[in-house]
Amino acid sequence: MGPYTKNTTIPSCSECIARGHQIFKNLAPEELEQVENIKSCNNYKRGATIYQEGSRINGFYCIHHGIIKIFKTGFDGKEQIIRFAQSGDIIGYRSVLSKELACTTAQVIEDTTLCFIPSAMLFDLVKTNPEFSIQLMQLTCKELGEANNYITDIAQKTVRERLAEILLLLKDNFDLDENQVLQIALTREELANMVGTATESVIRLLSEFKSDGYIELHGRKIKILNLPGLHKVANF
Amino acid sequence: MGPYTKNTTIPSCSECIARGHQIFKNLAPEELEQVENIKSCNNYKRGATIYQEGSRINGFYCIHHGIIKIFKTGFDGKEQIIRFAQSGDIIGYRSVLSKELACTTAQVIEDTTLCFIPSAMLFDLVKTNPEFSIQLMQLTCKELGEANNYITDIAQKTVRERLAEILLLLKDNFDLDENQVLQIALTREELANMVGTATESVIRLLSEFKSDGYIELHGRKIKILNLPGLHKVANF
DNA sequence: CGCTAATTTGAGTGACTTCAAGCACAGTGG
DNA sequence: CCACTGTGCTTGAAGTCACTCAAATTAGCG
Repeated sequence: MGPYTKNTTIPSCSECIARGHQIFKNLAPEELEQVENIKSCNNYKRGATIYQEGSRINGFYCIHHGIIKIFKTGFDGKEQIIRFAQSGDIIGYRSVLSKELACTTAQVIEDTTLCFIPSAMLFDLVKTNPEFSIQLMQLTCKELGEANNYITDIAQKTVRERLAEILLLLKDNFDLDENQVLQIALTREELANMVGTATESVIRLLSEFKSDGYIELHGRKIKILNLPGLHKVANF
Repeated sequence: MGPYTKNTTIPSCSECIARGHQIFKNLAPEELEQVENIKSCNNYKRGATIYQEGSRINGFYCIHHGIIKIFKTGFDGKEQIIRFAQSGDIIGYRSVLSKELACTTAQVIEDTTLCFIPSAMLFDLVKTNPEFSIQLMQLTCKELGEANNYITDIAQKTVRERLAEILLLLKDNFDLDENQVLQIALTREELANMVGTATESVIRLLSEFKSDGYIELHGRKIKILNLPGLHKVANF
């Protein structure tokens, strides 16, 4: 199967076990069926761009499987990663709701299957299902709270503290395998774009963490050895 | 009238000309009357705290008149100002919607009159008025978009650029008087807590901007002399 | 009361330190 | 072989500390 091919077997929402699926889990069966009927579904390979900053998008995406990074591009072309999204998360809904152009770019980190749901469906659901509205608001509010935390961290913490914190955050969102290895593989540059620093700084600090016995490095795989230690470094 | 006194003349929502009042402007007359009946109203002096990070709030506030700063407190006690709110803005609704503890503190910058509306009313409106829901979501999404911009700026721009940008941002939100003077007076420390830097750095940079002819300083009043110049410094 | 004296608060400066960015270059591995 | 990783070195931006000065508040006291 080539890249970007239309998915031949469209995953069914009702059987989609993507963890959480916070947003759709309280829909009535007939509402879910509506979503099923109107949605489309595609596969994307690492590096593929789902939507780009400044473009108009006429719907939002629900991640069936995979990992996506959401980032803004700074004035000098440097990426600032805002968040990662994975199985069960929705992306692009901010632009739909606010009817603005996308203010971020979404790009695939790990091969992904996405369902696309047109704007009209979202507004329909908001208008007819107050429970759905509230859940959507709570999602937005959660993101807003996280963004506020992030602002405070970047403004006040050192790069060292922030890197430790990001590692912990990644651990919480993507878990560790049985060997304590982070289940998301990022390049040093992606880590840097998340922390808001230079790639070299990340490299140096990672090997510092390694020699301090907090982590172990095997290429892009990061094994966490000393969780409390990292917590301390991060000032949590 | 002493400080913090209960307001004897509760301002009427229907006659409240607070600019925008984005959230309430599309309510039906009977809905507005419900809000009127259930709300309470208080006056606060500069320095008064409306609600504190970590506290539970059982309603949200609508600013009838005044200016409020919303900030988080970093691990070493340093404030990080997230945003300012003024006449017509609502604050505290994030915690209400997400049913979490307040993640920020709200403090009065300029003497303020606030209306307090209990949580239940907010949820009632969301459940019965889809138009209101959508507007509330759009407000949250707008804030989220601004937060994302802010993250990128703090992570990538220099203190100098950020200070210039903040001045422009304040100009857009609070306007200038007929003499081009910013209509919000902040201490150097508050500016620093907004930019995410040390007070001394703000002082130094402000006098740099002054000697470069961009601004004029008269205590806390800042007069803007060269708007395009500031835009250039801010990399806009 | 009313008028200094004392204290506090914010603005501003200078000297010093440090963190982290930038550049150049050398491995390395898919 | 090219993108990614890693290292050494240099430089600069910005934080910290220590202090002065002015204005504003509060206290003290005849």
